[in-house]
Amino acid sequence: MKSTSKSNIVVLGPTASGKTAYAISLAKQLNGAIISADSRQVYAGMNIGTAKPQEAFSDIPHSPATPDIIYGVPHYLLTIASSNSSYTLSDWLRDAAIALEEIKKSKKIPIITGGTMLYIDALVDGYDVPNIEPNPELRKALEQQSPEILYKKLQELDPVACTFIEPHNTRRIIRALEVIDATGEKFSDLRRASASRHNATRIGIFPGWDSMKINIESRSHAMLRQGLVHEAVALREKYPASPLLATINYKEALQVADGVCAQEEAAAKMSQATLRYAHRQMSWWNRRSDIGWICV
RNA sequence: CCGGGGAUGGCAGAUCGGCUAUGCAAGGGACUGUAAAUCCCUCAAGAUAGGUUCAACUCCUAUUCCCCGGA
Repeated sequence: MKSTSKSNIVVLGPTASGKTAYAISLAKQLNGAIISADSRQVYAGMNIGTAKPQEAFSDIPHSPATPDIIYGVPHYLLTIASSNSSYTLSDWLRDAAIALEEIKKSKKIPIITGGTMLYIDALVDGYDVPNIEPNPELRKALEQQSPEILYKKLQELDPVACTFIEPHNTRRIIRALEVIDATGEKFSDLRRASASRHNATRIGIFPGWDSMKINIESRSHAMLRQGLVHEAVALREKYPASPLLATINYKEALQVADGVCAQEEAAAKMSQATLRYAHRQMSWWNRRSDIGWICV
């Protein structure tokens, strides 16, 4: 081993902060390869609305072992899932491991870049996430019940889980019940950390709220100009029931398609929703003291 | 001009003579399993001027503005 540092590099930051451009320039300097940690850019057919780099636009998913080459830098985990599948954290962790392996083989330095907070932490801090497939029938049945009843049920089956799941957060309660149902084990027992913790240098990109707002607004308009409405409609035609249709930008674009609101109004709504999302992202990272923030 | 209806937080929109919902937005927060998801907390109103009343956003009068119908 001639490499002394095993530290991974993470470039994180809110959407539209300019982190991708930063990561690319960093990769060029260091002979790096990028692993995208983005829960929406993984999907084929979701291109314009996810602000995916154009080079990775496609309606057909490819292997997680195959990078897209963007400005000469390999990017892994873009456009690797079909938009009718439910691609979750555990899928992403599996694919990230594949990508890391490929990068190691190519003797490049991995740079993990993205805005999906949970994905980054799960990978870097080594969360152990068993792959338990969603059970649509069980979910449907549980969704009929009131939050109170669901919470009570969880309290009976796994009281410890109730300490970290809020009483009205039915989505998380249902997921916990689903995992208990599938494994016969307590949800709270399954969330132990795995041994595969990575060291990482975390670089945070944040240009300040004023430029964030400007970036986001011009990006919203640009997306509509590039044909976001068309893309959203195509996605809906293919998968009318997909939860992905509720994704920021797609939701608003579909309203334009349905004549519920005009383009201009949709652009404003998109910007608003995106800005809110950026706030949530920052709120997640605010509690960490190990991020070196830089303003670009 | 006449008749009728209305004016509630940044927006939408209920209710009520004594405590004014709720949704969205805004601000803050949680988050190890759908995460661009989901959840929690906070802020914030009654066109204007009088009057009735122990008490008025709610009742009465006038003014201003808006909507509908008729000339």
